[in-house]
Amino acid sequence: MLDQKPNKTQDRHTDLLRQFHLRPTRQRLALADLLFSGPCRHVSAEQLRLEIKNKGIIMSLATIYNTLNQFTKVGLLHEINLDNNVTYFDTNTDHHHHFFDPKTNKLIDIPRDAISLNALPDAPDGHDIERVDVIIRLY
Amino acid sequence: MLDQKPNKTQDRHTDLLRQFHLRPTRQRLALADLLFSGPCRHVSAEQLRLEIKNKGIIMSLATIYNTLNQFTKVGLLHEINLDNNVTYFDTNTDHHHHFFDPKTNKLIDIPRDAISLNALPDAPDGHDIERVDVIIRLY
DNA sequence: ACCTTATTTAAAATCGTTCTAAACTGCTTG
DNA sequence: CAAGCAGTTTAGAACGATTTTAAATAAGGT
Repeated sequence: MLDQKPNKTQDRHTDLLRQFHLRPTRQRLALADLLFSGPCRHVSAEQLRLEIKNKGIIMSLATIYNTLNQFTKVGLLHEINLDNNVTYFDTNTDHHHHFFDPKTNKLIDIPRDAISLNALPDAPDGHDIERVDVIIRLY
Repeated sequence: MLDQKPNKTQDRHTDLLRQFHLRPTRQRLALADLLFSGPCRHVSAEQLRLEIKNKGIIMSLATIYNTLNQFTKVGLLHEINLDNNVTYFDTNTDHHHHFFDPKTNKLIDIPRDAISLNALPDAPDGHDIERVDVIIRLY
């Protein structure tokens, strides 16, 4: 009598992965569960490795990296790099900004419209603006 | 009859290093020459290693890293991290912003007052704003 | 069930950077 | 201007994050 009824969240993630032409494997579903079930997150591969391990799931570190990179490529995640040369993955893929606390390496989302960026300089010749990232460093 | 007259630039760098309580060694002067003689730069340790090598100067890579970190600690340089997990050093230590071209990994300075950042959100409880970095990503 | 192909894996490799312990150099003092 | 000490440099090893490899495994269609 264990988990008789269909698991709604897991189904949702299965669909999500299929939408992006990624087979809903055990490993991808486990990561999707950690990443997309709750509120937005900013996590490193290492953090996820620990969470996976603590849940008793066996998964190679290479798979964690591969999967995060695949998720990023299809647009399910965004990469952020800070001053410790570790890649963080942001589950919030909307255009938005961040507070950054260098002491804890923690990021806090800032909604896009909480910062007014009206007068931007023109992009250099031959270029266009792809995106504007504002990082407010705290102390 | 080679370099008979005192080298003004080198003297300036010697003084600069002494001001920051760094002995003006051959290696530090060579790097100061590459970094502080011309216009502002954004360089990685690897780029400097090549420039040093091309000038025929013998210098250990460890020294390049050590020196860049020392220069950063005393405030002669600022570190910047982008999405390739390589540390860049910016000779412009004023508060300013950047264009970033991900194709070439090149940065272009934007003067601080070229971007208006009036309405910033309040820092989270227990924190203050140290600095605001704006990175305009190009394509 | 079978087959094909995508995916996962452990292990090795790579890359940027830091550490180590020994050699060396700049500076001060006698 | 020689001696000595602290600060600096060095080669090489070590490190941490990430990617690659080639072989094993698992998904999904037939």
